Amino acid sequence: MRTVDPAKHEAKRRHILDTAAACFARKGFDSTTVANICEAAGISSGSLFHYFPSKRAIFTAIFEQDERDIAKYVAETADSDDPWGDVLGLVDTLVEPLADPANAGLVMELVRQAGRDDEFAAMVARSDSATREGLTELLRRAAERGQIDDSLDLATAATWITALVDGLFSRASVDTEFAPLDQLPTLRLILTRSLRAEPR
Amino acid sequence: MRTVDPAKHEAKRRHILDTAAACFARKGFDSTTVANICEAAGISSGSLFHYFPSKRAIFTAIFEQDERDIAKYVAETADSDDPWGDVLGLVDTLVEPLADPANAGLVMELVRQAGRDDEFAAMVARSDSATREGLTELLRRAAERGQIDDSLDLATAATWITALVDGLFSRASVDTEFAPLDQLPTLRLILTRSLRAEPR
DNA sequence: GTCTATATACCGATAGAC
DNA sequence: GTCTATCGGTATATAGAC
Repeated sequence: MRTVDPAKHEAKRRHILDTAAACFARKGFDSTTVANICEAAGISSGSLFHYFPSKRAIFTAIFEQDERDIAKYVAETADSDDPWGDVLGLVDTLVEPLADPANAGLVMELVRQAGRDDEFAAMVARSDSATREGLTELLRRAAERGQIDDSLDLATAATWITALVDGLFSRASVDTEFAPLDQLPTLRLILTRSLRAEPR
Repeated sequence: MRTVDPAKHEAKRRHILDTAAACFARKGFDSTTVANICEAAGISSGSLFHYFPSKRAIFTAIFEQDERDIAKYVAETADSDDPWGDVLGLVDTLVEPLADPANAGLVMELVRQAGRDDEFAAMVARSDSATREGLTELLRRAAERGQIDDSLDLATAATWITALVDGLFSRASVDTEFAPLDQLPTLRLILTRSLRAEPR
């Protein structure tokens, strides 16, 4: 018989994470103070540090929370008869977070922190290479079926797909007029014309 | 007869800017302290604040310094008989700063700061719309000559060109293995296949 | 113009009552 | 588990001697 309710604990933890994510997206990691998060979440700093050991730990937990299982997607589509469609499907998944405009700023903040912090960099590198490897595998299947221009290097193609997605996040964070999800058809067009065999 | 040497003053100012740019690229704007810049530049804080009124002013001055005159490029190429080549030339110019790896981090830092600071955002917005308008004009000329797929919206195409460049900066800042300038031929290939009339 | 010294404020994290 | 109170450290910017 336990004295604490794990579900309640988890719910509060999640509440702190969601609140902190909004703060980090708006003000950045460095300029967001623990006091900011506490005020926004309606708790005291003593309480916050009961759930997380440090401000850094909050930031990393935000992204651990939604680290996608690219490998799972790749495995699920192993028997697909349209690998090219699966490539586009994975791109859709990667772009999905942009449905919430705040996520563009949050991801850009992660990118920036990764550029100057080894721990954050390792987290990004792990997620990033998983994405590129997954894309490369899907591209390989598509190439086997003759759906891909065979003069292309698949790893390079995968990297450029992620660069395009990165560009979408960057633009969304810089230009508030930019509606990233409206650009999905154009993104697919670029990918198709650049990568497919006999694309037109 | 002046008692101060303007050239010397300017040289020192530039020295502070260069030193600060390196610090901002490595540690970000928020985590770089004025003391950091002073130590790296070999001066005291009293001296630094003689040249710049605030830390913010140093950051903005870095980018005012190299704000490109896109309009000038567009004007100079007005009589060109290969507008499509001019588009690729402008892209080369935009990517050029990546020759120094530190610039990727610096530009990403600006993007992030712009997402949460009105003054920085205005600076980025001005430079960004100038770039897109310049690209749109070059694309219009290329379209007039039948070099562009005429089913495309030119402003959208210009935005995607900047998104591709943004993606290159983002990747360069995230992945230290990534050699952005080696990717220029691939970038040109993507642009050509996506935008040109009868590209293959 | 450059320095040292410091004002003033705020930060992340902890201690300990309840 | 949550709070209040606060510690030790550090930030930007200024003051004033030289």
